[in-house]
Amino acid sequence: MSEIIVRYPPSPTGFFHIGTARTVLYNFLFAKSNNGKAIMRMEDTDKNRSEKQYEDNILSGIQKLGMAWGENWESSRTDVVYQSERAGVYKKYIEQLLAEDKAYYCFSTPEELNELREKAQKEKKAFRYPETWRNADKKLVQEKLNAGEKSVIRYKLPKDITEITFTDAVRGEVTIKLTELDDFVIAKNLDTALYNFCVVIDDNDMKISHVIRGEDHISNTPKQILLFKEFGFDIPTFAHLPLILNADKSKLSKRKNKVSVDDYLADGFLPEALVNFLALLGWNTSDEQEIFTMEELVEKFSVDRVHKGGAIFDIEKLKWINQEWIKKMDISEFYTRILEYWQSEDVKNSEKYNFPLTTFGDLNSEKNALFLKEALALVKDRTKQLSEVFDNLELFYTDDARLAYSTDIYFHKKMKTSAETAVESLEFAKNVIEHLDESFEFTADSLKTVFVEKIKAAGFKNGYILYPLRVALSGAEFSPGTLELLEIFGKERSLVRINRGIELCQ
RNA sequence: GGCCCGUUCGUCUAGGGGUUAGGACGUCAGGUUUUCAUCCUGGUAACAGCAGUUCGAGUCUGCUACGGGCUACCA
Repeated sequence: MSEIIVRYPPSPTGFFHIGTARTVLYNFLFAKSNNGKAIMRMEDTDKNRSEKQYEDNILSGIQKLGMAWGENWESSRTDVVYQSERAGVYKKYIEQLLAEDKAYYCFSTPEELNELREKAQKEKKAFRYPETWRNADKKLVQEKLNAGEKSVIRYKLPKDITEITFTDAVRGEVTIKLTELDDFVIAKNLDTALYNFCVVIDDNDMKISHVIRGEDHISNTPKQILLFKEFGFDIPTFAHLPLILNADKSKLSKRKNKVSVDDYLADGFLPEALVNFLALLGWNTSDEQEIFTMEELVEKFSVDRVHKGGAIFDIEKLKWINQEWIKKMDISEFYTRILEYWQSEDVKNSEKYNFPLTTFGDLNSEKNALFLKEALALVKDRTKQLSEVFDNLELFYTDDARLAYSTDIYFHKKMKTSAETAVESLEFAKNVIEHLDESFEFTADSLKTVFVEKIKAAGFKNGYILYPLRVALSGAEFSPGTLELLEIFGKERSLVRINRGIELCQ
C-alpha cells in the first residue's frame, strides 16, 4: 500500500474556526494512526480575503490543540505550503489545458451571467453557463485578449462522460450526473488559478492519498475528479465529514455560536478537552469511554466509524468534559496550567477577562506560591472552566479584618442559623480555637476531630456551628468547606475573620 | 427551483433481523457532606411516517415527510 498522506487546507480568511479544528483533527488522527503524514497547505489564493494575522492564528491554533504536521510531526513553519506561491505551477497546467483545447477563455461578464442566473431562478430552472464562448472563433478570442478585455478561463466539460461516481470513505458511493455541472471557471487568468483547480494540482504534487474534509465540499468533488482524470492523475480517496451544527441544525456559524478556537481557550477550556469533545462530534468508539487523550484517540480512530449525520455543538457537554479533564490533573499541574492560562495571549487579548496576577503577591516567593497552590487545591474540583478560578480565589486574598458581605447569608433554614444566632456560633468556634494547645496541628483533619467533639459536648448540631463559621471565614454564600478554610488561613487569620463576623452580626 | 446528503431520548451516541432499545451530557428526585460543588442512588426521555421483504424489522428495500449542504470570476 502506498503511503498515507493527508493535508490540512485552511483558508486564512478568518480566525481558527472550530469546524476547521475538527477537520484538521480527523486528518491528524487518520494520518497518525496509519503511520502517514500531514501536509500543511495554506489555501490563500483569494488575495482579497487572505490575511497574515489569520494565517498565524490558524497555525498557532493547530499547535495549541496538539495537532502537528510535517514529515516528522514537527509542525515547522517552513513546511507550510502556500498556494499563493505556486501560481507558476498552476499556470503551466492551465496553459496545457488551453493548448489542448480542454479549456477556453470566456468573456461573459459577471453582470451578464447574473442576469441569466436570476432569469433561471425565476423560471425555476437550474442555471448552467450557456457555453457562449466554448467554441468561439480563435481569432476573435485572440483579438479580445490583445485588446485587454476581461475574461476568465473555463474548463471544457467532457461530453463523452455522463456521470461521475466516487466511493466516499464515510458515505459510500456518490454519483453526480454531468448534466448537473457546467463549464466551471478554473482561473481568473493565467496567473490566478481558482480553488477547484489548485486543489487538484496540489493534491497530485503532494501525493495526497486521502482527502478528508467537510461535507460542504461534496459538490466540489466531481469537478475535482474530472480534473484529476483530465491530467491522468491518481485520484485520492475522499472522506466527507458531517458538519458541526448550531442548535437549530444549520451549519455552525458565527452568528449563532462562538466559532473561534481562541474564544474557547480564553473561556478556560483546555486544549485537551476541546480535542476530546471535537473528536466525539461525529465519531466514537463503540465502547462507553468518553474521556480520551490524544494518544488514545490516535490509537482508536478509524474512518469507518465516522458518522454521516451532522452533530449539534453542545456547550454543556464540552463543559463536562472540561471539568473531567480538570479533575484528572494533580494540583501542581493545575497550578502550572492556571498560571499559563492567566498569562496566555488568548486571555490577554480577550476583553472579557482580566486577571491581575499581582493579587497573589510575588509568586517567586515560595510562601506566596504555596498559599496559591493550597487555595487552588480547594477550588479545583469545583471548576468547570479555568475562567471561573480567579473569582473563586478572591476570598482567600481579601483583607481579613475588612471582609464585606451581607449578614443575610448567615441565614440557613436547615442549620437553623441566622445573623442573630451566628454570634453565639462564632463565639463558640472562637473559643474552641483559642483554647487549642500550642502543639496542636492546625489541619482540617485534626480540627474536625476537635470541633465534632466540642460541638457534641456542648449539645449543638455540627451545622449550627460550622455553617456560620464557614460564612465568616469565606464571606460567601458558597465556598470550600469550613475545616479546609480554617487550615488554609491558619489560626491567626481565622480568628481575625471570625471576629469580623461577630462584628458584622452585632 | 435544481442537485446531493442526512434522520435512534432535548443533546452526543451504542445498535448491523429476535434487545426490557444500552451509555453519556442535561434535567428531575433522593442520599452523603457544615453550604455550594464533588461523590453515590434512582427517575425522565428516542427508533420521523407509510408500505414492502420476513415467522420476526431500529436494523433490509421503496416511497413520503422533515432537516441540511451546495448551487461564485470564495474556499
